[in-house]
Amino acid sequence: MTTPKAIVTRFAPSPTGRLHVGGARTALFCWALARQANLSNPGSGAFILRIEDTDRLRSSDASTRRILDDLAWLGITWDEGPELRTSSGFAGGGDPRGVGPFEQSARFEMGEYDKVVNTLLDSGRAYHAFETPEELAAMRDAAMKAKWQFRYDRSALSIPEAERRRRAESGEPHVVRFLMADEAIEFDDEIRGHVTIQPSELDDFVIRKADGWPTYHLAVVADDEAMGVTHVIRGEEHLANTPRHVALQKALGYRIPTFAHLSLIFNPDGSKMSKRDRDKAARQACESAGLGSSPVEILPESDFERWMKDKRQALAPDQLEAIADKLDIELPEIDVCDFEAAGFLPETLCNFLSLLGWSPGDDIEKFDNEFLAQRIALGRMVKTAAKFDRKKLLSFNTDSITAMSDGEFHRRWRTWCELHDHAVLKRLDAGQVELLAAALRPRCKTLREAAVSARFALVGAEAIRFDEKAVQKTLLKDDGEGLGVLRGIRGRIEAMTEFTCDAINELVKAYSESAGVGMGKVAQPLRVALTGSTVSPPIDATLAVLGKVQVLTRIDRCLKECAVQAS
RNA sequence: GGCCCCAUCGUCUAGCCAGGUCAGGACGCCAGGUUUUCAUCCUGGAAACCGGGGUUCGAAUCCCCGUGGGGUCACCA
Repeated sequence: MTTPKAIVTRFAPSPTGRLHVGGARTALFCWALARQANLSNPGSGAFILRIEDTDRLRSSDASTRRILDDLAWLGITWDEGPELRTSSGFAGGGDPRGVGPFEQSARFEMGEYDKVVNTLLDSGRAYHAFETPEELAAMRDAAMKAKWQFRYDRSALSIPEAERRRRAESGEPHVVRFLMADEAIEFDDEIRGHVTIQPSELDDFVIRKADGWPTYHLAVVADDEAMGVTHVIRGEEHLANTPRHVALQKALGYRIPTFAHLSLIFNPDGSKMSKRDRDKAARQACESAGLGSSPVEILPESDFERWMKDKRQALAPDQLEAIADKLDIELPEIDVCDFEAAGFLPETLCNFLSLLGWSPGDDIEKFDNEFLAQRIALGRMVKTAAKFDRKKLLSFNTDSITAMSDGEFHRRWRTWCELHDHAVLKRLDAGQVELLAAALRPRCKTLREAAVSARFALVGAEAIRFDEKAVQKTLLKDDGEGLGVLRGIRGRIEAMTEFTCDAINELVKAYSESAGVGMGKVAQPLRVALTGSTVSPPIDATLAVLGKVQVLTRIDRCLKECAVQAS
């Protein structure tokens, strides 16, 4: 063991799903606080990642791995915890102080939690209880009907201790409950201040389940002690649990860590951000589209019906994506991976998340994680819940992309396309992708948007569908003025020897000057001819990425289509 | 419902702790302008101290009450 650390924080997700943005923010703040200690005194801080998998039904290794990946993507490195090395050079985890293991299931196998439970049992601060979940539920119901506050009535204590032990040891199903002392629990929260809970509010909660596994409360307290955690930073939903933890810590003679409960993150409408929101959005889209049957193959008819009727039903992520694609809607982003898939940059998400519940106080809003580490202070945390404003996030992302070099954007966009949009890399060669990246970067808000804007270049000429309004406005209007431009410039394009952006730009400029019209009068007809719509990257890049042959083919096809339409 | 937490522009927030500012910034919105489409960008504008009592010469700031919002009441975490 090395010398004790001044600041030891931990992020302790339960591996039952993906990393939620709220969890990401907690992890970020925990990381920043440990990092800050290391900045002023190297080696004095540690950020631990711990996997709380005591729920045997819902936990999975796949989920653990995905949470690790999501943290890695955000650039949040952990000093101690499960090891992770990724191809992009990310490295986190390890156990330099020898305080592991970092999965509660592993610590359970070592019998560590039983040791703690036994200590409590032996000191008379815990006892075996034999009520079944059904019996407890019935008691709870009865209390509810009588408008009573339910508290476990300690009826197990009426059984003599020796008999309790004997029954438990003989294998009779039982739980272990913590014997709450009859005294108020007080603790200081760095964000909320001093909190006092009266003994009448706490009952003898379960610390070991019938399956022998510790409950969250016991595991947290045992682990935090074993790992030397000094600062417990977590969401406000845990505030009500804290008195239980403090009571346990006092009974066990453990140090009481510093607590800091972060305010919650909400949807714009004030509801809690939840995975269900994605189902809700998809369901609403199906309803407003008047769908009577499943719109996608991967969702069986019977499942669709049940899902539409029952608001509690949730579809698989790929089923939701398919529906969203089909109905052309955007699903709300909830988990970190949703934002990644939507084309947001990790540093932007971190920046934005930092601002939910914290600010440096001097009107600085754009900063990186290092700045956060330098400036973070628990005393500056905001107490009020924050609503998640996607518009502001989008604005931040746009600014990040705008400020990025073409080279950096190109690299990041390629990486994103490899994961989410294979067509871009399959249909275009390296030079075309680089050219498009440079053209798209100044005008896209997300990596995904760049991929969408690139679609015109991913299909053959025959697949171009001409937008009727666009054709009317830029080609047919004023006796086919636009068509005239197309016919006029076609020959000049064909005669080009060098098909670069510069050369194309020169040509368009020269043509518009010679015709005595603005650039728009030339560029727009070309746009519509080449892409079918009035929107595309700058006209030089639009032509350059398609190549001369494709450009001529598309112009010819457009001319033909319009001739058919006119006759 | 009990208990606990919270309350500044539509949103994120600064200011509060150590009362005196035209209550500041950002996103969004509105109006102009730049631009070969789109997206940017530039200029300007509207926009807040939840209500009521106190304390004080003076309250966004300190205290109390009310109202509103949230969290939590599991052999989930």
